[in-house]
Amino acid sequence: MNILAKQKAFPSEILAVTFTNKAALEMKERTAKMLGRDINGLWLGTFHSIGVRILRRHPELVGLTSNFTILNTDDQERVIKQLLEVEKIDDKKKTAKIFVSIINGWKDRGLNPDQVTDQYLDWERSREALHIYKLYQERLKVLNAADFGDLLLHCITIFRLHPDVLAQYADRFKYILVDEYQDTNVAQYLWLRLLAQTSKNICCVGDDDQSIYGWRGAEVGNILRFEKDFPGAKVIRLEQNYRSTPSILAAASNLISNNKSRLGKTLWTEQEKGDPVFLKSVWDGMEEARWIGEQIENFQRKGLPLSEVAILVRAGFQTREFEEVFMSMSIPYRIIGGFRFYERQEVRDALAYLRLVHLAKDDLAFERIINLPRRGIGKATLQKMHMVGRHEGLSLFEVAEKIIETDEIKGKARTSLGCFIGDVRRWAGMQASLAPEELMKDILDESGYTAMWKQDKSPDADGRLENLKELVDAIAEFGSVSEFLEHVSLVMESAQNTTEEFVTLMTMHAAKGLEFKTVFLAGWEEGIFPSQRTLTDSIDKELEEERRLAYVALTRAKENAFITFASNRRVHGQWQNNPFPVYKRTARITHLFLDAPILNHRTTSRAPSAVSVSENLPTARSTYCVGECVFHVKFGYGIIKNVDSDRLLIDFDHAGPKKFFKALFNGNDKNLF
DNA sequence: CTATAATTCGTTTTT
DNA sequence: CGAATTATAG
Repeated sequence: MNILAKQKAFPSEILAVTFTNKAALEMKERTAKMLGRDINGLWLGTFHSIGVRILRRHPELVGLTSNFTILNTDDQERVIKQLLEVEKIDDKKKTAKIFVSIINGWKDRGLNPDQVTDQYLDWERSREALHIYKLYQERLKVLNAADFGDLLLHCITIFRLHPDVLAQYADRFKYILVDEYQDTNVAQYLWLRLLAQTSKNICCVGDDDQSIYGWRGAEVGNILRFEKDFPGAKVIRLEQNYRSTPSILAAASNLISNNKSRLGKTLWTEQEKGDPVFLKSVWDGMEEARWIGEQIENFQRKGLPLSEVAILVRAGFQTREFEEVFMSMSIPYRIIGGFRFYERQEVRDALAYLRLVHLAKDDLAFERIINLPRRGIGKATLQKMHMVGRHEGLSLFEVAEKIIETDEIKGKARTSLGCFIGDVRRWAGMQASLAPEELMKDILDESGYTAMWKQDKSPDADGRLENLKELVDAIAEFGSVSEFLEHVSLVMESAQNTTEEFVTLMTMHAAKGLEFKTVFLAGWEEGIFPSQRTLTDSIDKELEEERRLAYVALTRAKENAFITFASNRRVHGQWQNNPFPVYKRTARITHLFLDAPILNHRTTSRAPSAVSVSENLPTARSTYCVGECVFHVKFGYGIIKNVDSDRLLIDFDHAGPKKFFKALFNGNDKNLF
């Protein structure tokens, strides 16, 4: 913004990228407001939206045409599933999902199929996956489609193979600005580096301690290496915090200081000290929810608006107990996350109809709705059509047009397929003369889709009909169907602003970037948070990410933070108990909390005092032998397979191999039992 | 092809 | 424990 204000560059010479649409929108609004003048020509958007913008200008360089469609995860999975079927790879359970995530992982690393070298192929079925990756990319070309990963990967490919095209952009963008740099993946990093190579003016904003998306490809390394990657770059540490009290900052700083991979910074604030972070031990999840509910009522009585209160959990399922309790206590709440609007089944179905009408060749859309509502066209018919389609290079819709002229398909399937084709053609004809929202409404009514949900007597049918209405309203904001579809493929959230007073319930991940006066951090016992997997089969890297998550969560609080943990919790329907004072164990072993004095702790009468029980915590043994048989409360009997300086590898009879921190391992000699 | 029974399996999420 | 997917019978 300063660049513009001082007129160092024209808006068109600046590229500003964010991760989310929300962030992009905010930035746009703030820039416009501060400058109060035209910012047309400024390239500001998400990585993906900028990627599309570039890609739509040179699609032929990667074998697409400019009207290529953008696939979502759903479509991706469907394509892969079909490939697996053709390749006769067993598609039981979740193979398709796994392959999708492998392929996306490679794309996140900026790897085209031919760039996946042996170092990425140490996994058992990785060669199979690579084979599918190749086929998948070919298939996408035929479908004239790109998935999210491609939006960046194709750009990189183009930049590398066509220096003239790269120069067009690299020369143009004199300044590049990146928000939340710690969340960039390798592909995004390469993309940025290519674009910044001429101007060498790149400004990245980020906090290495807030990198919590490593599991989906983000590389903390990018920000840690920034100075090396962009020699001569100036690093400015923003250490003054304007959000939280010193108490909260101290707890957070202390906690994060245990991480090894970080640049390191010293946060400070001018605020008053504030209340200490409050630690609360409870008997079980119900008590946790009730206690938090009571605290919220107290704060409410003191005049704190509910919109300033949030409950943050590690995983989505934890919100359940809160919902039950809050409902009975009449505390209004809202849950952030969960299903996004455009991810809902009914919305996706409706969109598939629209896509098919808009572009009859959209096989993925065709398949999704051909039997919705039921038309008597099932797997067998579809398979037949696929055969023909593949053989003659036709889209499913074209095959359908042909096949009803023959006797390939008989009876109900044939007549209803004929009707369906007629309907789609008719709707396509209406496109030109009807407003897009009218078209959508007519399609839904005439296809029988609306009727299908009206007949459905399940409790959520009403909600689904509501969502369809909302969708129709959303379309009304756009001038044409194609405009709307482009928007939908890049924006998953539908705009909704509630002004009413609600307590916010969400995951810690979803809370990043937000702030509340009072924050409750629930379920901080091992196995829940830090989550089981980061404690067993994982490495320091993941545990450090877990700690960063704790840091993010804690620093959402402006004035008060409460951490709770339960001795007993029902996980997967089974009662699990944490007989030892978990935070204490956590403190000692994973160093989540080292600075006990700034923490205040209380226990309830029902639960044994966390502190007193901690005295009985069996000291971890220091020597373990390979081949020794041990017993673990959760996993049962197992044999020690490997011992190193701080880790144990144990192969459990039933649970399979697991890694443990030696000091953390809560097992005993078999003899003791 | 569809309705029902049986089974499996449980983080985090944006575009 | 419960959703979500898969096998089986109608």
